[in-house]
Amino acid sequence: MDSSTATRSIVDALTKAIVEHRLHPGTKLAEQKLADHFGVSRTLIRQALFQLVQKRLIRMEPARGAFVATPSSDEARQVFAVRRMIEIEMTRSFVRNVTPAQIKALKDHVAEEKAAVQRGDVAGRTDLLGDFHVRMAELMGNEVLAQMLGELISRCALITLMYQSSNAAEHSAEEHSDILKAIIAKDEALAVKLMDEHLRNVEEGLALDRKVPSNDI
Amino acid sequence: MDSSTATRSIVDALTKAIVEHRLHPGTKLAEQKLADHFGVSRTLIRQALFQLVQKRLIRMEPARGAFVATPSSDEARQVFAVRRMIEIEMTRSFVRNVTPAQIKALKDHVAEEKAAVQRGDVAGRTDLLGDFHVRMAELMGNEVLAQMLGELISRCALITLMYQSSNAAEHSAEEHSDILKAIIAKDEALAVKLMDEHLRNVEEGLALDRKVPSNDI
DNA sequence: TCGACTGAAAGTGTATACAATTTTTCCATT
DNA sequence: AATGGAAAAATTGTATACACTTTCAGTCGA
Repeated sequence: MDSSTATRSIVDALTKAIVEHRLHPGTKLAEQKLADHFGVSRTLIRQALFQLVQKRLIRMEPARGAFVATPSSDEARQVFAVRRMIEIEMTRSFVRNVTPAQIKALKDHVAEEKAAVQRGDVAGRTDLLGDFHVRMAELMGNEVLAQMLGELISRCALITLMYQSSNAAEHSAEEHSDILKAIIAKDEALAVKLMDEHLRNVEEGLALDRKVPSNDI
Repeated sequence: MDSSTATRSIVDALTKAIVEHRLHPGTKLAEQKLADHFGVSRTLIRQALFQLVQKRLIRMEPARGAFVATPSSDEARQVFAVRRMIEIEMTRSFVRNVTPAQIKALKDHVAEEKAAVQRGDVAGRTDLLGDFHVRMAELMGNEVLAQMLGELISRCALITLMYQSSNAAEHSAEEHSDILKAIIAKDEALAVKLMDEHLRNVEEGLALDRKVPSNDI
Protein backbone atom coordinates (compact mmCIF):
# COMPACT_ATOMS: atom_id res chain seq x y z
CA MET A 1 0.00 0.00 0.00
CA ASP A 2 1.20 3.50 -0.70
CA SER A 3 3.05 4.56 2.39
CA SER A 4 1.88 8.11 2.29
CA THR A 5 -1.68 7.64 1.16
CA ALA A 6 -3.06 6.11 4.34
CA THR A 7 -1.15 8.32 6.73
CA ARG A 8 -1.66 11.32 4.50
CA SER A 9 -5.42 11.02 4.52
CA ILE A 10 -5.39 10.84 8.31
CA VAL A 11 -3.20 13.92 8.51
CA ASP A 12 -5.48 15.73 6.12
CA ALA A 13 -8.62 14.73 8.00
CA LEU A 14 -7.20 15.83 11.33
CA THR A 15 -5.82 19.05 9.85
CA LYS A 16 -9.21 19.83 8.41
CA ALA A 17 -10.92 19.08 11.71
CA ILE A 18 -8.56 21.38 13.58
CA VAL A 19 -8.62 24.20 11.05
CA GLU A 20 -12.39 24.02 10.78
CA HIS A 21 -12.66 24.21 14.55
CA ARG A 22 -14.30 20.85 15.05
CA LEU A 23 -11.41 20.00 17.35
CA HIS A 24 -10.68 22.71 19.88
CA PRO A 25 -7.32 23.80 21.26
CA GLY A 26 -6.28 21.63 24.18
CA THR A 27 -8.42 18.65 23.17
CA LYS A 28 -6.76 15.34 23.92
CA LEU A 29 -6.21 13.13 20.90
CA ALA A 30 -6.14 9.57 22.22
CA GLU A 31 -4.39 7.23 19.85
CA GLN A 32 -6.65 4.22 20.21
CA LYS A 33 -9.78 6.28 19.75
CA LEU A 34 -8.41 7.79 16.58
CA ALA A 35 -7.30 4.34 15.44
CA ASP A 36 -10.81 2.98 15.93
CA HIS A 37 -12.33 6.00 14.24
CA PHE A 38 -10.14 5.68 11.16
CA GLY A 39 -10.17 1.90 11.19
CA VAL A 40 -6.39 1.51 11.29
CA SER A 41 -3.82 0.57 13.87
CA ARG A 42 -2.14 2.95 16.24
CA THR A 43 0.97 2.76 14.09
CA LEU A 44 -0.54 4.91 11.36
CA ILE A 45 -2.17 7.23 13.84
CA ARG A 46 1.18 7.88 15.47
CA GLN A 47 2.79 8.62 12.14
CA ALA A 48 0.04 11.13 11.45
CA LEU A 49 0.33 12.71 14.89
CA PHE A 50 4.05 13.23 14.47
CA GLN A 51 3.44 15.03 11.22
CA LEU A 52 0.87 17.26 12.86
CA VAL A 53 3.41 18.11 15.54
CA GLN A 54 5.73 19.35 12.81
CA LYS A 55 2.91 21.43 11.38
CA ARG A 56 2.46 22.86 14.88
CA LEU A 57 -1.20 21.96 14.92
CA ILE A 58 -0.82 19.61 17.87
CA ARG A 59 1.72 19.12 20.61
CA MET A 60 2.79 15.87 22.21
CA GLU A 61 3.69 15.55 25.86
CA PRO A 62 5.92 12.67 26.87
CA ALA A 63 3.87 9.69 27.99
CA ARG A 64 0.78 11.89 28.18
CA GLY A 65 -0.29 11.99 24.61
CA ALA A 66 -1.25 14.43 21.89
CA PHE A 67 -3.31 17.59 22.30
CA VAL A 68 -4.60 20.13 19.84
CA ALA A 69 -2.12 23.01 20.01
CA THR A 70 -2.80 26.10 22.07
CA PRO A 71 -0.51 28.68 20.47
CA SER A 72 0.63 31.41 22.83
CA SER A 73 0.01 35.03 21.96
CA ASP A 74 3.75 35.39 21.43
CA GLU A 75 3.67 32.63 18.88
CA ALA A 76 0.63 34.21 17.29
CA ARG A 77 2.42 37.50 16.88
CA GLN A 78 5.41 35.74 15.39
CA VAL A 79 3.28 33.86 12.91
CA PHE A 80 1.68 37.08 11.77
CA ALA A 81 5.04 38.80 11.56
CA VAL A 82 6.31 36.07 9.27
CA ARG A 83 3.16 36.20 7.19
CA ARG A 84 3.65 39.92 6.68
CA MET A 85 7.27 39.41 5.64
CA ILE A 86 6.37 36.77 3.13
CA GLU A 87 3.21 38.29 1.79
CA ILE A 88 4.52 41.81 1.37
CA GLU A 89 7.22 40.59 -0.96
CA MET A 90 4.91 38.06 -2.55
CA THR A 91 2.50 40.86 -3.40
CA ARG A 92 5.29 42.99 -4.81
CA SER A 93 6.49 40.16 -6.99
CA PHE A 94 2.94 39.30 -7.99
CA VAL A 95 2.18 42.82 -9.21
CA ARG A 96 5.38 42.94 -11.21
CA ASN A 97 4.62 39.82 -13.20
CA VAL A 98 0.86 39.65 -13.13
CA THR A 99 -0.97 38.16 -16.11
CA PRO A 100 -4.62 38.51 -17.21
CA ALA A 101 -5.26 34.87 -16.31
CA GLN A 102 -4.04 35.46 -12.78
CA ILE A 103 -6.26 38.50 -12.43
CA LYS A 104 -9.24 36.51 -13.59
CA ALA A 105 -8.50 33.75 -11.11
CA LEU A 106 -8.31 36.21 -8.23
CA LYS A 107 -11.42 38.01 -9.40
CA ASP A 108 -13.29 34.73 -9.36
CA HIS A 109 -11.99 33.98 -5.94
CA VAL A 110 -13.03 37.33 -4.49
CA ALA A 111 -16.45 36.84 -6.04
CA GLU A 112 -16.74 33.52 -4.22
CA GLU A 113 -15.75 35.21 -0.99
CA LYS A 114 -18.40 37.84 -1.39
CA ALA A 115 -20.99 35.21 -2.18
CA ALA A 116 -20.10 33.34 0.99
CA VAL A 117 -20.36 36.53 3.02
CA GLN A 118 -23.69 37.35 1.41
CA ARG A 119 -25.26 34.02 2.23
CA GLY A 120 -23.86 34.07 5.76
CA ASP A 121 -21.74 30.96 5.24
CA VAL A 122 -19.26 31.54 8.04
CA ALA A 123 -17.32 28.31 7.64
CA GLY A 124 -17.03 28.70 3.88
CA ARG A 125 -16.07 32.33 4.26
CA THR A 126 -13.26 31.61 6.72
CA ASP A 127 -11.95 28.94 4.41
CA LEU A 128 -12.02 31.17 1.36
CA LEU A 129 -10.43 34.10 3.14
CA GLY A 130 -7.39 32.01 3.93
CA ASP A 131 -7.33 30.51 0.48
CA PHE A 132 -7.03 33.93 -1.13
CA HIS A 133 -3.49 34.20 0.12
CA VAL A 134 -2.50 30.67 -0.79
CA ARG A 135 -4.12 31.17 -4.18
CA MET A 136 -1.81 34.07 -4.91
CA ALA A 137 1.19 31.92 -4.09
CA GLU A 138 -0.10 29.10 -6.29
CA LEU A 139 -0.79 31.45 -9.16
CA MET A 140 2.82 32.58 -9.01
CA GLY A 141 3.78 29.00 -9.71
CA ASN A 142 5.83 28.74 -6.55
CA GLU A 143 4.84 25.55 -4.78
CA VAL A 144 7.38 26.02 -2.02
CA LEU A 145 5.86 29.38 -1.24
CA ALA A 146 2.33 28.06 -1.50
CA GLN A 147 3.01 25.28 0.93
CA MET A 148 4.76 27.42 3.50
CA LEU A 149 2.03 29.99 3.38
CA GLY A 150 -0.57 27.25 3.62
CA GLU A 151 0.97 25.99 6.83
CA LEU A 152 1.18 29.45 8.32
CA ILE A 153 -2.45 30.02 7.50
CA SER A 154 -3.45 26.73 9.09
CA ARG A 155 -1.79 27.93 12.24
CA CYS A 156 -3.67 31.19 11.92
CA ALA A 157 -6.94 29.29 11.92
CA LEU A 158 -6.06 27.90 15.35
CA ILE A 159 -4.89 31.29 16.54
CA THR A 160 -8.06 32.93 15.36
CA LEU A 161 -10.18 30.45 17.27
CA MET A 162 -8.26 31.08 20.47
CA TYR A 163 -8.00 34.83 20.37
CA GLN A 164 -10.84 36.08 18.21
CA SER A 165 -12.41 39.14 19.80
CA SER A 166 -13.95 41.55 17.33
CA ASN A 167 -15.24 40.29 14.07
CA ALA A 168 -12.79 42.37 12.15
CA ALA A 169 -12.53 39.47 9.75
CA GLU A 170 -15.79 40.63 8.27
CA HIS A 171 -13.97 43.30 6.31
CA SER A 172 -11.43 40.89 4.93
CA ALA A 173 -13.34 40.22 1.74
CA GLU A 174 -13.48 43.94 1.11
CA GLU A 175 -9.78 44.28 1.73
CA HIS A 176 -9.01 41.44 -0.63
CA SER A 177 -11.06 43.21 -3.22
CA ASP A 178 -9.09 46.43 -2.69
CA ILE A 179 -5.80 44.61 -2.92
CA LEU A 180 -6.93 43.05 -6.16
CA LYS A 181 -7.84 46.46 -7.57
CA ALA A 182 -4.36 47.73 -6.80
CA ILE A 183 -2.91 44.66 -8.47
CA ILE A 184 -4.99 45.26 -11.57
CA ALA A 185 -3.84 48.88 -11.61
CA LYS A 186 -0.29 47.54 -11.27
CA ASP A 187 0.18 49.95 -8.39
CA GLU A 188 2.90 48.04 -6.62
CA ALA A 189 3.30 50.38 -3.68
CA LEU A 190 -0.42 50.51 -3.02
CA ALA A 191 -0.93 46.77 -3.30
CA VAL A 192 1.91 46.14 -0.87
CA LYS A 193 0.60 48.76 1.52
CA LEU A 194 -2.90 47.32 1.43
CA MET A 195 -1.65 43.79 2.00
CA ASP A 196 0.41 44.94 4.95
CA GLU A 197 -2.53 46.81 6.45
CA HIS A 198 -4.85 43.89 5.78
CA LEU A 199 -2.65 41.51 7.73
CA ARG A 200 -2.27 44.00 10.53
CA ASN A 201 -6.02 44.41 10.67
CA VAL A 202 -6.56 40.69 10.97
CA GLU A 203 -4.00 40.54 13.75
CA GLU A 204 -5.46 43.51 15.56
CA GLY A 205 -8.86 41.88 15.50
CA LEU A 206 -7.41 39.38 17.94
CA ALA A 207 -7.09 39.78 21.69
CA LEU A 208 -3.43 38.87 21.86
CA ASP A 209 -2.84 40.97 24.96
CA ARG A 210 -5.27 39.15 27.15
CA LYS A 211 -4.74 35.87 28.90
CA VAL A 212 -5.71 32.76 27.04
CA PRO A 213 -9.51 32.86 26.97
CA SER A 214 -12.10 30.25 27.81
CA ASN A 215 -10.37 27.45 26.01
CA ASP A 216 -7.57 27.35 28.54
CA ILE A 217 -6.33 23.85 29.17
CA MET B 1 11.02 7.54 27.52
CA ASP B 2 10.42 10.97 26.04
CA SER B 3 8.59 10.35 22.83
CA SER B 4 10.40 12.99 20.90
CA THR B 5 13.86 12.60 22.32
CA ALA B 6 14.73 9.31 20.67
CA THR B 7 13.15 10.11 17.33
CA ARG B 8 14.36 13.67 17.51
CA SER B 9 17.98 12.70 17.89
CA ILE B 10 17.69 10.43 14.88
CA VAL B 11 16.13 13.21 12.84
CA ASP B 12 18.87 15.58 13.92
CA ALA B 13 21.63 13.10 13.14
CA LEU B 14 20.25 12.38 9.67
CA THR B 15 19.62 16.06 8.99
CA LYS B 16 23.17 16.84 9.95
CA ALA B 17 24.50 14.05 7.76
CA ILE B 18 22.53 15.29 4.77
CA VAL B 19 23.29 18.97 5.27
CA GLU B 20 26.95 18.26 5.83
CA HIS B 21 27.04 16.22 2.65
CA ARG B 22 27.96 12.94 4.24
CA LEU B 23 24.83 11.50 2.64
CA HIS B 24 24.52 12.40 -1.02
CA PRO B 25 21.35 13.15 -2.98
CA GLY B 26 19.73 9.96 -4.21
CA THR B 27 21.30 7.72 -1.58
CA LYS B 28 19.00 4.96 -0.44
CA LEU B 29 18.20 4.99 3.26
CA ALA B 30 17.36 1.40 4.17
CA GLU B 31 15.34 1.21 7.34
CA GLN B 32 16.93 -1.86 8.86
CA LYS B 33 20.43 -0.55 8.28
CA LEU B 34 19.57 2.71 9.98
CA ALA B 35 17.88 0.80 12.79
CA ASP B 36 21.01 -1.25 13.36
CA HIS B 37 23.20 1.83 13.16
CA PHE B 38 21.18 3.74 15.73
CA GLY B 39 20.47 0.68 17.85
CA VAL B 40 16.69 1.04 17.74
CA SER B 41 13.83 -0.67 15.96
CA ARG B 42 12.51 0.25 12.57
CA THR B 43 9.55 1.90 14.26
CA LEU B 44 11.61 4.87 15.39
CA ILE B 45 13.51 5.02 12.14
CA ARG B 46 10.27 5.29 10.23
CA GLN B 47 9.03 8.07 12.45
CA ALA B 48 12.25 9.93 11.78
CA LEU B 49 12.06 9.33 8.05
CA PHE B 50 8.55 10.70 7.86
CA GLN B 51 9.69 13.85 9.57
CA LEU B 52 12.54 14.22 7.11
CA VAL B 53 10.06 13.89 4.26
CA GLN B 54 8.19 16.86 5.67
CA LYS B 55 11.44 18.79 5.85
CA ARG B 56 11.95 17.85 2.17
CA LEU B 57 15.36 16.42 2.90
CA ILE B 58 14.36 12.95 1.77
CA ARG B 59 11.62 11.49 -0.39
CA MET B 60 9.83 8.19 0.06
CA GLU B 61 8.68 6.06 -2.82
CA PRO B 62 5.87 3.61 -2.15
CA ALA B 63 7.25 0.18 -1.27
CA ARG B 64 10.67 1.24 -2.52
CA GLY B 65 11.97 3.13 0.44
CA ALA B 66 13.55 6.44 1.38
CA PHE B 67 16.15 8.35 -0.59
CA VAL B 68 18.04 11.52 0.08
CA ALA B 69 16.15 14.20 -1.84
CA THR B 70 17.29 15.40 -5.24
CA PRO B 71 15.65 18.80 -5.53
CA SER B 72 14.92 19.88 -9.08
CA SER B 73 16.28 23.16 -10.39
CA ASP B 74 12.72 24.47 -10.38
CA GLU B 75 12.41 23.66 -6.71
CA ALA B 76 15.79 25.25 -6.09
CA ARG B 77 14.70 28.47 -7.73
CA GLN B 78 11.51 28.47 -5.70
CA VAL B 79 13.38 27.96 -2.46
CA PHE B 80 15.65 30.89 -3.25
CA ALA B 81 12.70 33.03 -4.27
CA VAL B 82 11.06 32.37 -0.91
CA ARG B 83 14.29 33.05 0.92
CA ARG B 84 14.57 36.41 -0.79
CA MET B 85 10.99 37.29 0.11
CA ILE B 86 11.51 36.42 3.74
CA GLU B 87 14.98 37.78 4.17
CA ILE B 88 14.41 41.09 2.45
CA GLU B 89 11.67 41.95 4.89
CA MET B 90 13.54 40.38 7.76
CA THR B 91 16.49 42.63 7.03
CA ARG B 92 14.25 45.68 6.81
CA SER B 93 12.67 44.87 10.14
CA PHE B 94 16.04 44.07 11.66
CA VAL B 95 17.53 47.43 10.72
CA ARG B 96 14.54 49.29 12.10
CA ASN B 97 14.78 47.75 15.55
CA VAL B 98 18.43 46.84 15.82
CA THR B 99 20.13 47.00 19.23
CA PRO B 100 23.81 47.19 20.16
CA ALA B 101 23.69 43.64 21.52
CA GLN B 102 22.40 42.34 18.19
CA ILE B 103 25.14 44.16 16.33
CA LYS B 104 27.74 42.65 18.60
CA ALA B 105 26.33 39.17 18.07
CA LEU B 106 26.45 39.55 14.29
CA LYS B 107 29.92 41.05 14.44
CA ASP B 108 31.12 38.04 16.39
CA HIS B 109 29.48 35.75 13.90
CA VAL B 110 31.06 37.40 10.89
CA ALA B 111 34.41 37.22 12.65
CA GLU B 112 33.93 33.49 13.06
CA GLU B 113 33.10 33.21 9.39
CA LYS B 114 36.25 35.02 8.39
CA ALA B 115 38.30 32.86 10.71
CA ALA B 116 36.88 29.72 9.11
CA VAL B 117 37.64 31.10 5.65
CA GLN B 118 41.16 32.00 6.73
CA ARG B 119 41.98 28.59 8.06
CA GLY B 120 40.43 26.88 5.03
CA ASP B 121 37.78 25.10 7.07
CA VAL B 122 35.29 24.46 4.27
CA ALA B 123 32.77 22.48 6.31
CA GLY B 124 32.77 24.99 9.15
CA ARG B 125 32.54 27.86 6.72
CA THR B 126 29.51 26.44 4.92
CA ASP B 127 27.84 25.86 8.25
CA LEU B 128 28.54 29.36 9.51
CA LEU B 129 27.45 31.01 6.28
CA GLY B 130 24.01 29.48 6.62
CA ASP B 131 23.87 30.24 10.31
CA PHE B 132 24.34 33.95 9.68
CA HIS B 133 20.86 34.15 8.27
CA VAL B 134 19.27 32.02 10.97
CA ARG B 135 21.15 34.02 13.57
CA MET B 136 19.49 37.20 12.37
CA ALA B 137 16.09 35.60 12.75
CA GLU B 138 16.92 34.33 16.22
CA LEU B 139 18.24 37.72 17.30
CA MET B 140 14.91 39.22 16.31
CA GLY B 141 13.32 36.92 18.86
CA ASN B 142 11.06 35.34 16.29
CA GLU B 143 11.32 31.58 16.69
CA VAL B 144 8.76 30.90 14.00
CA LEU B 145 10.85 32.86 11.54
CA ALA B 146 14.07 31.25 12.71
CA GLN B 147 12.71 27.78 12.26
CA MET B 148 11.25 28.40 8.81
CA LEU B 149 14.44 30.00 7.63
CA GLY B 150 16.43 27.15 9.14
CA GLU B 151 14.47 24.64 7.11
CA LEU B 152 14.87 26.62 3.92
CA ILE B 153 18.58 26.84 4.50
CA SER B 154 18.82 23.09 5.10
CA ARG B 155 17.24 22.60 1.71
CA CYS B 156 19.74 25.04 0.27
CA ALA B 157 22.58 22.87 1.54
CA LEU B 158 21.24 20.00 -0.54
CA ILE B 159 20.68 22.26 -3.50
CA THR B 160 24.18 23.63 -3.26
CA LEU B 161 25.65 20.17 -3.31
CA MET B 162 23.69 19.23 -6.40
CA TYR B 163 24.18 22.34 -8.46
CA GLN B 164 27.34 24.00 -7.22
CA SER B 165 29.39 25.24 -10.15
CA SER B 166 31.50 28.25 -9.36
CA ASN B 167 32.72 28.82 -5.87
CA ALA B 168 30.83 32.09 -5.63
CA ALA B 169 30.14 31.17 -2.03
CA GLU B 170 33.65 32.30 -1.26
CA HIS B 171 32.51 35.90 -1.31
CA SER B 172 29.63 35.23 1.04
CA ALA B 173 31.55 36.13 4.17
CA GLU B 174 32.47 39.45 2.56
CA GLU B 175 28.87 40.08 1.65
CA HIS B 176 27.71 39.29 5.15
CA SER B 177 30.23 41.80 6.40
CA ASP B 178 28.88 44.44 4.02
CA ILE B 179 25.30 43.74 5.04
CA LEU B 180 26.31 44.13 8.65
CA LYS B 181 27.96 47.48 7.93
CA ALA B 182 24.75 48.74 6.35
CA ILE B 183 22.82 47.50 9.37
CA ILE B 184 25.17 49.32 11.72
CA ALA B 185 24.74 52.48 9.64
CA LYS B 186 20.98 51.90 9.89
CA ASP B 187 20.82 52.30 6.14
CA GLU B 188 17.68 50.28 5.59
CA ALA B 189 17.57 50.58 1.82
CA LEU B 190 21.21 49.59 1.43
CA ALA B 191 20.99 46.65 3.82
CA VAL B 192 17.95 45.32 2.00
CA LYS B 193 19.59 45.81 -1.37
CA LEU B 194 22.75 44.04 -0.25
CA MET B 195 20.80 41.12 1.20
CA ASP B 196 18.83 40.78 -2.03
CA GLU B 197 21.99 40.86 -4.11
CA HIS B 198 23.73 38.45 -1.77
CA LEU B 199 20.99 35.87 -2.15
CA ARG B 200 20.94 36.36 -5.91
CA ASN B 201 24.70 35.87 -6.01
CA VAL B 202 24.46 32.62 -4.11
CA GLU B 203 21.76 31.42 -6.48
CA GLU B 204 23.67 32.50 -9.55
CA GLY B 205 26.69 30.57 -8.36
CA LEU B 206 24.63 27.46 -9.06
CA ALA B 207 24.19 25.73 -12.39
CA LEU B 208 20.40 25.61 -12.25
CA ASP B 209 20.08 25.64 -16.01
CA ARG B 210 21.93 22.45 -16.62
CA LYS B 211 20.60 18.95 -16.29
CA VAL B 212 21.03 17.30 -12.94
CA PRO B 213 24.74 16.56 -12.71
CA SER B 214 26.65 13.45 -11.70
CA ASN B 215 24.57 12.63 -8.70
CA ASP B 216 21.56 11.71 -10.79
CA ILE B 217 19.73 8.70 -9.41
C1' DT C 1 24.11 -14.68 -26.21
C1' DC C 2 20.30 -12.46 -24.98
C1' DG C 3 15.93 -12.16 -22.93
C1' DA C 4 12.19 -13.54 -20.15
C1' DC C 5 10.47 -16.29 -16.47
C1' DT C 6 10.80 -18.13 -11.65
C1' DG C 7 11.81 -18.50 -7.10
C1' DA C 8 14.43 -16.85 -3.23
C1' DA C 9 16.06 -12.98 -0.63
C1' DA C 10 15.51 -8.50 0.96
C1' DG C 11 12.75 -4.60 2.10
C1' DT C 12 8.60 -2.00 3.02
C1' DG C 13 3.77 -1.36 5.22
C1' DT C 14 0.72 -2.40 8.85
C1' DA C 15 -0.80 -4.75 12.90
C1' DT C 16 -0.03 -6.64 17.21
C1' DA C 17 2.48 -7.59 21.54
C1' DC C 18 4.58 -6.06 25.56
C1' DA C 19 6.98 -2.99 28.86
C1' DA C 20 6.61 1.41 31.15
C1' DT C 21 4.07 5.33 32.54
C1' DT C 22 0.03 7.80 33.66
C1' DT C 23 -4.69 8.13 35.06
C1' DT C 24 -8.52 6.47 37.44
C1' DT C 25 -10.85 3.96 40.97
C1' DC C 26 -11.71 2.63 45.31
C1' DC C 27 -10.87 1.76 49.93
C1' DA C 28 -8.75 2.89 54.37
C1' DT C 29 -7.60 6.39 57.57
C1' DT C 30 -8.04 10.69 59.93
C1' DA D 1 -16.67 14.09 54.56
C1' DA D 2 -12.13 14.73 53.00
C1' DT D 3 -7.58 13.04 52.14
C1' DG D 4 -3.98 9.70 50.96
C1' DG D 5 -2.50 5.92 48.83
C1' DA D 6 -2.46 1.45 46.59
C1' DA D 7 -4.28 -1.46 43.07
C1' DA D 8 -6.48 -1.61 38.54
C1' DA D 9 -7.34 0.25 34.12
C1' DA D 10 -6.07 2.83 30.40
C1' DT D 11 -2.52 4.96 27.51
C1' DT D 12 1.86 5.67 25.61
C1' DG D 13 6.52 4.10 23.74
C1' DT D 14 9.12 0.60 21.53
C1' DA D 15 9.91 -3.82 19.55
C1' DT D 16 8.54 -7.62 16.96
C1' DA D 17 5.70 -10.34 13.74
C1' DC D 18 3.75 -10.98 9.41
C1' DA D 19 1.82 -9.98 4.83
C1' DC D 20 2.90 -7.94 0.60
C1' DT D 21 6.04 -5.75 -2.87
C1' DT D 22 10.23 -5.13 -4.99
C1' DT D 23 14.78 -6.74 -6.25
C1' DC D 24 17.93 -9.95 -7.82
C1' DA D 25 20.06 -14.33 -9.10
C1' DG D 26 19.82 -18.14 -11.68
C1' DT D 27 17.78 -20.98 -15.16
C1' DC D 28 15.38 -22.14 -19.12
C1' DG D 29 14.16 -21.29 -23.86
C1' DA D 30 14.56 -19.02 -28.24
